[in-house]
Amino acid sequence: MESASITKVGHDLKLAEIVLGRRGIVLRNASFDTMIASYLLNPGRRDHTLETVAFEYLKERLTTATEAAGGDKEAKAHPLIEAAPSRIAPYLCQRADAILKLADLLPSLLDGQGLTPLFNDLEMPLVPVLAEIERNGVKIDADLLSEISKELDAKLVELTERIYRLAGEEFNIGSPKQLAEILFVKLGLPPIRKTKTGYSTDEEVLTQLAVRHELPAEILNSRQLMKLKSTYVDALPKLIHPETGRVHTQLNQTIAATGRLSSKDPNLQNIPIKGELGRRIRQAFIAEPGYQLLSADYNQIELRLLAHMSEDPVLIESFRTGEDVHTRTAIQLFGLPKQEISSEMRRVAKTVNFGIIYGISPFGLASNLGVSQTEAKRYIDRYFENYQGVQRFIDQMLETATQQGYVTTLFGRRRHIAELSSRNTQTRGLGERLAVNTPLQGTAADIIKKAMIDIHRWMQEAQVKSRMILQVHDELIFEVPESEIPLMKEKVKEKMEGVIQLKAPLTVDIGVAANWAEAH
DNA sequence: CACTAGTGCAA
DNA sequence: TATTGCACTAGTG
Repeated sequence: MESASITKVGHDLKLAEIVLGRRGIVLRNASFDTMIASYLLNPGRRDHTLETVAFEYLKERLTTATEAAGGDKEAKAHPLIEAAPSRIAPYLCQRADAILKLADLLPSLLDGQGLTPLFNDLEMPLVPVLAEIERNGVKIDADLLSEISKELDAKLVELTERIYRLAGEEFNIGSPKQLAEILFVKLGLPPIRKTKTGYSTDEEVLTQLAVRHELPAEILNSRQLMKLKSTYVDALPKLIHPETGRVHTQLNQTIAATGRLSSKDPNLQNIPIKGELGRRIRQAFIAEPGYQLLSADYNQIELRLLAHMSEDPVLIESFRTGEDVHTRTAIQLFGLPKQEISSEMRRVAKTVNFGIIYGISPFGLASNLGVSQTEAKRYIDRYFENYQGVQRFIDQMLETATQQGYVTTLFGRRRHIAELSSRNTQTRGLGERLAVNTPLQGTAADIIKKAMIDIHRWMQEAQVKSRMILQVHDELIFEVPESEIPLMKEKVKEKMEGVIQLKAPLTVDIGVAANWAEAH
């Protein structure tokens, strides 16, 4: 937190903190307190973020103050404003003042909802851990990315020529509008689906069209290369900090409605992994000489939480014996012994398992599996016959959510679900899926946050040279000196698995390598 | 420069 | 008509 130049400066609350900090005014705790408390009190409600709360408070306060001062709209008499060193500072100081006031107000609100332990023992202790991750940054192999970029350039030139030839004219391949004109008007291909503004040209549509014409297939190839090139290969080197030679993401603690973190500038939580190209991009995330990257990820954490929270005996047993949970589901779904389960059956079972976590519907599963809705419904019915505990869990979540208006995680985090009381069928359906998904995704977020705090605390006590450098929802990544690898492997695994004792125990897989692709 | 739409990357 | 995010390009104002 102390080296402000590369830590959370993107956030204007943090900027206020720096401005005021130079004047010797201690604001840090109050600003984070308030931001996080507002988040815990209003998760998922974008209209009630700290922004809104602070501005509403400010408006009122300024009106009162200016009236008392005889109507001077600038409210320049405030001591914090007078201390301000720049033009932007008055605004920030006013907000800072509102934040300080709110900080007095929020503890009793938190207490009233039983959120004090989550606040004191999880979110606040996490703040310095996140600040340190941001400050540490990640080393990028800019030379490798530059090499990949040149390769992609050459491929794209070739692809583009080919596309223009197949289309019979030149056009902007990146424009869905122009592409639709070519595909559905000029070439007369059947429009599969509409968007708000025209015909859809997304991956699913182009894949269907690919059986009738060569052009859609080449568009898909081109799209993939352009996507990865512009979003990752060319963008990441630009974000390397000139002083540290590393990229320093911002981890936002108060965005996701479920309690997850989010990452931006750059977003290091959506770095490609699939396919040859994705793999090569991950190879550009490297450790310093003498160091290795250590990746530790929770194995099937959300399904394990489903097993624990539903107390479903079949699911729990599956995890306790350490068998492959998707194969187990396939055995249940198809009523066949293990040796007769094909990889196709396992794939179906895996999709069904994911579907359960997201709050399944026959329509959704059907479109995902590419089978009829009737067929999808058979899978779902069959699933619930075999996992009756899961059925009860879902019913219970829906009942609780309807009754209370919110659901909770194992750690007591709340999410209000206004969608459930909507008269709109689709909105209500969304509410039902949120009621099932949020306790699972949110508890997983709670658990890894606790692990981060515990590991960070231990790392300080043990005075290791290893550094925590990234969190990707169910994975932690460390940069570890060669000599500390055995110790870190043991301790990280122990701390992550030891966060909470579940009926389906948490297990952590660890990999070590010179780059992120090999470590994962 | 701010904004939306369409698209697609991750867990 | 499957959950949570962030960010790219095109296009508009």
